[in-house]
Amino acid sequence: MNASRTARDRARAELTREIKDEARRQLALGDLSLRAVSRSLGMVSSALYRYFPSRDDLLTALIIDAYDSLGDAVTEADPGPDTAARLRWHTACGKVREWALANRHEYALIYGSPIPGYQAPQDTVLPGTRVSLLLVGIITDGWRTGEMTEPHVAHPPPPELAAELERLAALIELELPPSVLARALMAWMQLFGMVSFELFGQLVGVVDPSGCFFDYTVGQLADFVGLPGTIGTEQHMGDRVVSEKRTRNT
Amino acid sequence: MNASRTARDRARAELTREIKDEARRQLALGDLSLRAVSRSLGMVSSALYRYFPSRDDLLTALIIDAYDSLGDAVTEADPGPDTAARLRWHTACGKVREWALANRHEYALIYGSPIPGYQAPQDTVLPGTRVSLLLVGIITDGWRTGEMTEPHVAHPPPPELAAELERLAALIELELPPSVLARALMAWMQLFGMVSFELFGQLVGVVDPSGCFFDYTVGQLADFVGLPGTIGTEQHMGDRVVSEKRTRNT
DNA sequence: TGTACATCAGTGAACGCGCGTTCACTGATGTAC
DNA sequence: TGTACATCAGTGAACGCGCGTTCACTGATGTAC
Repeated sequence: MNASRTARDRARAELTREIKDEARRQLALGDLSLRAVSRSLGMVSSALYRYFPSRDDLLTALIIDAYDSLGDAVTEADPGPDTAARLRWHTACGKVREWALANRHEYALIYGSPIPGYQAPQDTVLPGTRVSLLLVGIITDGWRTGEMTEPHVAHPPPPELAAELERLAALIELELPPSVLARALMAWMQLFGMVSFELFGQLVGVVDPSGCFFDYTVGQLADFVGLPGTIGTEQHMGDRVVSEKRTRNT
Repeated sequence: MNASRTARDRARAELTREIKDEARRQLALGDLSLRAVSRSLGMVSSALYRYFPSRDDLLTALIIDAYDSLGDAVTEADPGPDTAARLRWHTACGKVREWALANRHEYALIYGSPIPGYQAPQDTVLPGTRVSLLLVGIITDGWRTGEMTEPHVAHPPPPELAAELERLAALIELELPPSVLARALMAWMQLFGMVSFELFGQLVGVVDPSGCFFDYTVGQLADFVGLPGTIGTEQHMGDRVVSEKRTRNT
């Protein structure tokens, strides 16, 4: 009646974990190879088939794990709805980047180019939404508590897009006006676009190391979606404008 | 004394092109394999080594070609500095997406996850900067001609980042104040982040098909960096606000 | 214009390696009575 | 508590396939005199 009853069950769970761990290590060195994994674990390659029916299934497990690992990291770091949304936003974005830098290959697995010949099954979809929902949720919380005001939007979404966004808002059960949801989605893409650019080497020689730029962008995104305030190293308009002009004319 | 003198030279040029074309086709089906390429061309696999000293060199050639193909597409579509910067921006962004959708695997080759075991040589760097420089150039042109005004920036870049941005501006010889350059870089990342998300399947079930959202975002980016105006389907603030509120309460 | 030599493209065999997956099997662990 | 049977983990050999790269070679194309 135990959670993991027999010795067999426990051994199985442990080995499954060891296989995935080793597979993650292999992934970092290049392609994922079942034979290489089994070799590292000191088993014969066919033994792996007691644990995963095929290479693709192992891949799927790794993908789900990666989504969950990222989801856990960000969720655990989130101070929750009692904290100012802007601070939560900064925390969450920072965690996403931190996790990505610490787990480059797992990040590539879930946010990189699709793997040729591999079709992700349905099971990966739900875990894949966790971080994104959390991020949008933070913005929604800011909106709901009223600490956030609808940002000044020079061009509101055209009717067609607005309708699509309303559908999406209903689907994920978040009450955000189209113009704000649109900006939330943009912020979401910007965040991952930036992380991907950094990890995939597109920022070398541009803004690299990019921590400073990253933090600044996250703040700009907070402004953009309408999360008010100023946190940490962010400076408010004022004397900076002067010094900026000064350096400009040097 | 011709450009391509002997028959041998012409044959060589043509076959080099055919090899690359076939390699591009192979790439779309999965991994790039020299043997598969040579098979398709009806040659023996070792014959390829007369044209490319190794698989990696062929890859490099494909990468450079991809950058150039994208660069050409966007450059050719650009109406040039006499046209309003906002329109140029829309055109360029639209072309980037269009090219990416039409050349998914080549896009993945240059903006996707790094290829395990492959190190891009120096030759790929310059072609890789073309689109990005064009995009930032459009913004700079808007800035220089004065049609653009420094956008309202609640939080200017902190000194450390501002200094980094000044260095970058000097490096690419563009005169943009740090706060604007920062936003230009963000817009750049947003653009490619969005295209990558669409191509890599992250938008399925969110905003997909995403043409509508894409166009809207490009407009928002134009506003964000400070390119003034309204083009095409963009609507200005006004009656839309009312109708948006209406649909919201339905 | 013709000959001698050098250059180069393409061949075919081989090297040495990798991979995912299947299958009949042995022997240990678990279960029902 | 002990025995009979079922379940399952891991083995080892094999199938059938792929790959990049090398090397000595033939025969065609180009070049210099």
